[in-house]
Amino acid sequence: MISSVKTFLRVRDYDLAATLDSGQVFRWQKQNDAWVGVIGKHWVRLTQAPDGIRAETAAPVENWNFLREFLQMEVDLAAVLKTFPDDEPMRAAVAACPGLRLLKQDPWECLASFILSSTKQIVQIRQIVALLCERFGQPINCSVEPVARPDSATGRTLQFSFPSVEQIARLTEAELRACKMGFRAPNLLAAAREIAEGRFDLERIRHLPHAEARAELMKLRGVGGKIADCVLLFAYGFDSAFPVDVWIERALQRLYFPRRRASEPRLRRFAAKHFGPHAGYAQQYLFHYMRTKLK
DNA sequence: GCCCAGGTGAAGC
DNA sequence: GCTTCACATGGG
Repeated sequence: MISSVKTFLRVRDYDLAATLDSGQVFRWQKQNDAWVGVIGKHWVRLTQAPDGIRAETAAPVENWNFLREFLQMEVDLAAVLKTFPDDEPMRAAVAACPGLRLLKQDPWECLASFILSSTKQIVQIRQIVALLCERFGQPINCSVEPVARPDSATGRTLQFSFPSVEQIARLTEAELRACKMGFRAPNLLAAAREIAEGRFDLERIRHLPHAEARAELMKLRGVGGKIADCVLLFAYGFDSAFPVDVWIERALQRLYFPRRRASEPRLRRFAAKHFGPHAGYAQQYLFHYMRTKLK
């Protein structure tokens, strides 16, 4: 097989910008027309094309499956959309962003990121994760071509891998708090140590039924139902997981119960029944719709 | 200063 | 079950 630093992935109905900027991942940055990020040890630059996605890496790649997997290119989006409830809010949410997709992330990076997400704005989650990676991740080869203009504010041109379980497990709570994560620091540290010391198995989650996988994740301190649902949906591919955060709660209240106030547990029960086998996709459409169009 | 942020866990009814 | 509150930190 021929190694390459560039490839073209043919795909329809894929809105790269919306997908990478919809609160699933926190490390991707827009640079001119492109999106730059790190997948495992790969520095990657992606560009939207009319009939697909152009991809470029720093180091030669023999097998692009890691990228196809991350982007979930094989998902038949039209088939997923057909399973959504046929109601006005869902039609509007899909119409607002027809190519929005779900990614498939590394479980540790996803779990760690969402442990850091509680009561933080998305921009702040990005800041915390960026600090964590700069300080404790491995530098990554990203010398595709000379950088025209390095970030003048920081002088930064380097990119870093997401710190491994073992790297985090070795740190102190103070080192983590220095990344501005506040009360979330002990939760991240405890999770890393549970996993590093073999008391918690991230791989096992993948093979459990949905409800058991959720209960297992919730054994970790700082992981409640919402964060567990995010990890199940964004890293393990449990399509029926339906994270209910403040935005989704607001969207459900406004779009489905406009007249009377519904309690959060009530909204959760409604969602579990209403949105079908790919409820997680429906959730992502509602989330993005709410954040970009409804306020 | 105030309020809120892709929440959680503990404590109260 | 449902509601209320503290928990760090930064942006608007």
